[in-house]
Amino acid sequence: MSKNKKVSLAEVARAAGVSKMTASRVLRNEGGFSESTRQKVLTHVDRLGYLPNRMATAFAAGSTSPFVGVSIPDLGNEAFAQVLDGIDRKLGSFGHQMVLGLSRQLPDEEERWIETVLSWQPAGLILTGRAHSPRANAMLRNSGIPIVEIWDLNSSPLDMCVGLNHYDSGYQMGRFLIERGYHRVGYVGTDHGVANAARSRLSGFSEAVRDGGGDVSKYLCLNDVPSFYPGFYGTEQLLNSQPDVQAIFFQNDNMAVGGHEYCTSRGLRVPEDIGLAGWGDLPILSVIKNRLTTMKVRHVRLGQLAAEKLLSTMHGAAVQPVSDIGFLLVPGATI
Amino acid sequence: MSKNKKVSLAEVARAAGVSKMTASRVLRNEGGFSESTRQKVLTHVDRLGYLPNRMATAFAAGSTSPFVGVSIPDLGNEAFAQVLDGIDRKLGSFGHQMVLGLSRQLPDEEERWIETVLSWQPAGLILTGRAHSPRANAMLRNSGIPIVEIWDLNSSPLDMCVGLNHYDSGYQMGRFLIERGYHRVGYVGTDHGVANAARSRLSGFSEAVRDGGGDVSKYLCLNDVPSFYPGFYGTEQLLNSQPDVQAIFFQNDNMAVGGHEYCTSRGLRVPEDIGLAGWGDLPILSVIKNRLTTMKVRHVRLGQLAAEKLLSTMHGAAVQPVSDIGFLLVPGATI
DNA sequence: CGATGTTGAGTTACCCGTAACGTAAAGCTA
DNA sequence: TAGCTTTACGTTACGGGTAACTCAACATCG
Repeated sequence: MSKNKKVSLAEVARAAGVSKMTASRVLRNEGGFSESTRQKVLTHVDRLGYLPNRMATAFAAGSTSPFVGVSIPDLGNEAFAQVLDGIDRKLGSFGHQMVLGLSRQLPDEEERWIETVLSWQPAGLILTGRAHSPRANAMLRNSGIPIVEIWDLNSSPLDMCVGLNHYDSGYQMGRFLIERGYHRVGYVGTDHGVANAARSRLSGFSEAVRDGGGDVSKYLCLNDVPSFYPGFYGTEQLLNSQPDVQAIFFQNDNMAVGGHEYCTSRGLRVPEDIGLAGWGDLPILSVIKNRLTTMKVRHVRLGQLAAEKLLSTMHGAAVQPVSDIGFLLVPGATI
Repeated sequence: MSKNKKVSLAEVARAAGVSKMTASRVLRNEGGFSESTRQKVLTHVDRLGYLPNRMATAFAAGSTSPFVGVSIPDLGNEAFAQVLDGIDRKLGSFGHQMVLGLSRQLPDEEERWIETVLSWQPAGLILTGRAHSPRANAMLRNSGIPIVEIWDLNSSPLDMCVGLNHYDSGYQMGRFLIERGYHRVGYVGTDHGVANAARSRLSGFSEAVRDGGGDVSKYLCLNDVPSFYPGFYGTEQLLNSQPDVQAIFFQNDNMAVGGHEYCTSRGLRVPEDIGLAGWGDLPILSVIKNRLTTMKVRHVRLGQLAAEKLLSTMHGAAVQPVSDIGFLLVPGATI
C-alpha cells in the first residue's frame, strides 16, 4: 500500500505546467482550453492517479455532500432490508450515497447518530418512525435539509413522510379475526420502544378485538426481536399459559412462521385448532405450504417513494409532503 | 422548515463578542479561556443552534472523514445483513459511520461506487469479494486508506482480508454427501457473477463429488436470487428434468428451505426420498422441524473482525492482514 | 523595581477546489 | 489597420474551521 500523500490538483497542474484553474477546467470539461492542454493535464492526472477531493469542492461551494443519512432500527428485519433496497436504487441512480445508521430502537443512539451525520452536511435524511428526542427534533428542524420520516404515517411530519397507518392495519386484522368467529385472540410480538409502529398495530388490533367483545391483553406475549425463533418461543409461552387461545396475530410474518412451526410441532392443526395471522408479506411466505393470512405492504415502493421525495425537494420541485403507501389484508389458509 | 443558512462559527463568535478562535477553543474545550467567556460562547451556540461543520474541520486538517465505505452485493441475503450488523456495532462505538453500497454483483457498479466514495476521503473501506475492475484496483491501491476485503478468503489481498475458504466448504459438503452414500447429487443456486464465493463453493462441491465418482453438472439448476422462492422453483425444475437426483446442495439455507417445501409438497420424504443440505445457518433454521444439514458461518463475527482490523490499522496498530473465520458442517436430519 | 511567567485572548495562514474577474494574443470585421 | 470579439489561459479571493504564532495585561519573584 502506497503511503502517498494524496495528490492534489495543484500538483497535477504543476506537473502539466498549467495553473490550477486550467487543470480544474479540463477535469470538469468546462471548456476554455486547447486540445493540447487537455491532453497534458489528463496525462498527468492519470500518471499521478489523481482523484478529486469532493470534500474540498463541496466545502468551497458551501453545498452539501452527496450523502443521504438513512436510519432504520434493525437490519434483521427483512421489511427494512427491502425498504433500503428501494431507497438505494433511487438514490444511486442520482449519484447519492447512503450513510446507514442502525438505531436499535434507542432514541439516544438515534440522537447521537443524527448529530454526527448532520455535522457532515448530508443532502438529506430518511428516518424511521417519528419518535425523536427533543434535541434531535431541534437539530433536524434547524438543519434546513429535506427530511423524510418513513414507516409510520404522520399527519404533521417534521418535513415529509411516507408510510402507512399501522393502527388501522392492526384494527383491520383484528376485525377480520373477529368476523371469522374468533373471540379469544392473542398477539405475539416484541417489546422495545414504546412509540414504534408495531405498538400502534397492537393498539389497533386490541381496539378491534375489544369492539368485538374480546380482550387481547389476556393473550399477549412480547419477546425481544421480531424474528423466526422469538415467534416460535413466544407461541410456546402463550399456549402454555393460555391454552384456550383461538387465534394469534404476530408482529410480522417471520414470527408467524415460527409460531406456525411451533403449533404443528405440538400437533395443532392450523386453522382448525388455532388461527394464525402475520404481517408484511415477507419472502418466506412464498414457499410455506399453508398460505399465511397476512398484511401486504409494498416495502420496496415505500423506500423508493421516500427517496423520490428527497430528490425532488433537492431539485426544487414541489412535493406532496405526506404519502400513504397503504396496506392490503391478504386472507390465507391459516384463519 | 427553516430556510436558515447554516450558522457558522464566525456568527457565534460575533454574537458572543469574541474571535472565531476563542469560540473554537471553547467548543473543543481546549483551555485558554475564562469561565465567563465559556458561558457567553455556549449560550450563543445554543441560542443559534450552531452545529460544527465537520467537513470544514476534516478538510482543513487534510484528514479523512469518519465514513467507512461498506460494499455488499445485496441486502436480501440475510448473511450480509448479519455481517453489516457486526460491522456497525464495532464502527459505531468508535464514532465512525457506514456508507453503504450495493454492488448488485456488477463490477461496474462497484467501480463507480468506489470512485465516488473515495473522492470523499473515507477513513477506510470494506469490500465484499476480491473481484474488482482493474481501474478500481488501481484507485484502491492509490488511496492509501485501509481496506478490508471480506467473505472470500484471499491469500494476497489488496490490503487486509477476513473470510473463509468457500471452495473448501463446498468440498467438505460434497464429501459429506458422498460418504453418506449419495451419488447422484445436485446443486441449486444462483448464476450471477463469475468469480463470487458461491461459485467457489460449487466448484469445491463439484470436485468432491467428482472425486466420489459422481457428476454435479448433470444435476444443476441456477436461478436469479438466493432466496426462498428461487430455491422452491429451482428444486421443481431440477426434479422435473432429473427425477433420479438423490440429494441437493443449496447455495444457502433460505433456498434449501424453499427446496424442502417443494419436496414435501410433492410428497417426497426428506431424507428418505431425497437428501437436502443448505449453507450459512440462517435464522429460519431455528424453527424448521426437519433439522437442515448446513454449514455454520459466524457472520456477525466476520463483520466485527473486519471492522476491528480497519480500526486497528487506523490507530496505527499492527494487524494480521488475513483472518480465516472458518466454517463448521452441522449434520442435520435432512441427509 | 525590572525580569520573567502565566493567562486569555486575537491574528495570520492554510487546507483544495472553484467563482469571478483579469488579460494577453489571435482572429475577425468594417 | 484600428477596434472589437473570442480564445485560452492566469490571478485573486473565498469558504469554515484550526495550528501556530503574537500580544497585552497581570502576577510573581529575586
